[in-house]
Amino acid sequence: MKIQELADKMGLTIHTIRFYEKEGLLDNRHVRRESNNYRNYSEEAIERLKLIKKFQSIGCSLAELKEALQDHDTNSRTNLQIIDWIQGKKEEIERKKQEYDQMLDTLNKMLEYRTLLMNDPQKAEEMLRNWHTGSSD
Amino acid sequence: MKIQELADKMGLTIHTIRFYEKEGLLDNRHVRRESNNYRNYSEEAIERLKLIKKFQSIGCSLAELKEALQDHDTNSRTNLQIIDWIQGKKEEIERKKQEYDQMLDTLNKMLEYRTLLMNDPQKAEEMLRNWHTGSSD
DNA sequence: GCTTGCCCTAGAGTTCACTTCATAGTTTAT
DNA sequence: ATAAACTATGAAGTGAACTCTAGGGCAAGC
Repeated sequence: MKIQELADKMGLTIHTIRFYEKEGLLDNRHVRRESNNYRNYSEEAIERLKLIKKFQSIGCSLAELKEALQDHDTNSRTNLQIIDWIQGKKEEIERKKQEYDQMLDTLNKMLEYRTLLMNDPQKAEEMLRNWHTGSSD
Repeated sequence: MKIQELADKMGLTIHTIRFYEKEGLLDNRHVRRESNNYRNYSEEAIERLKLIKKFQSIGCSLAELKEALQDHDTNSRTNLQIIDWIQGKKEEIERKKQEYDQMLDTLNKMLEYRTLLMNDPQKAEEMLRNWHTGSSD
């Protein structure tokens, strides 16, 4: 299979696929060269790219991905280590979610204030005063 | 107040402050030049940086920030427009949270599978088969 | 008057995950 | 035979928000 065909199948551009190869995410199980130097992809390449997409979908950077794929290839991690890794990832994402929650808190307070400002400017003033005591701005 | 003092007060680096100025986030209400060309910051600069931080804390890019600050300076938006904007921001953040939720879903499934693999490999096999039907990988 | 430690500028470097470009060889269709 | 469409390479560009460097000018203490 040539590069454009693979790209179409996977919903990627040929540039991205070559980029992944350069980054060491694909090896000779996935790509070989024809006599004219064109890349020829095996079926395994499809599985590989699916795996790459899966790792990306759980928030992995390409650097992490590379490591994970190497471990995957060499079977070099125990189930327990993998479980640990998953839990670490989960915590990482929980933290990011919490950051967003804080943003939402702030936005909700702003919204409350602005709404009050339309309906009852006096109470809005009060709210502003209470808000000032104990936080920034 | 000189730049290092302001940086210390605000928990920023002098580079960041100069960068903000270059980006048009600070103007002559906040910085003036001394005879030796050193920047001299007013108290308003502190408020300005606090405001910048607040906008950042609710997930604004510097580009958005710039716009928001201009509106803030010129008082050019009605309360209703601001409420709309806040709601838009909220939706944006909710969407990002949902992406993280999807990641967590996937991670939880992986975790479940890996845990089962330790305790009951046969059931884990089953799970894998069921998982395959209806999704990728 | 010398060192240390601020301050200035313009511009380059960083990270990430691509994307685009310039240039050139190969294959396919007409 | 020639044009269109594909392939290859290495290198540069993108965007966001800084961060750092080089090369220089002031300032304060001894």
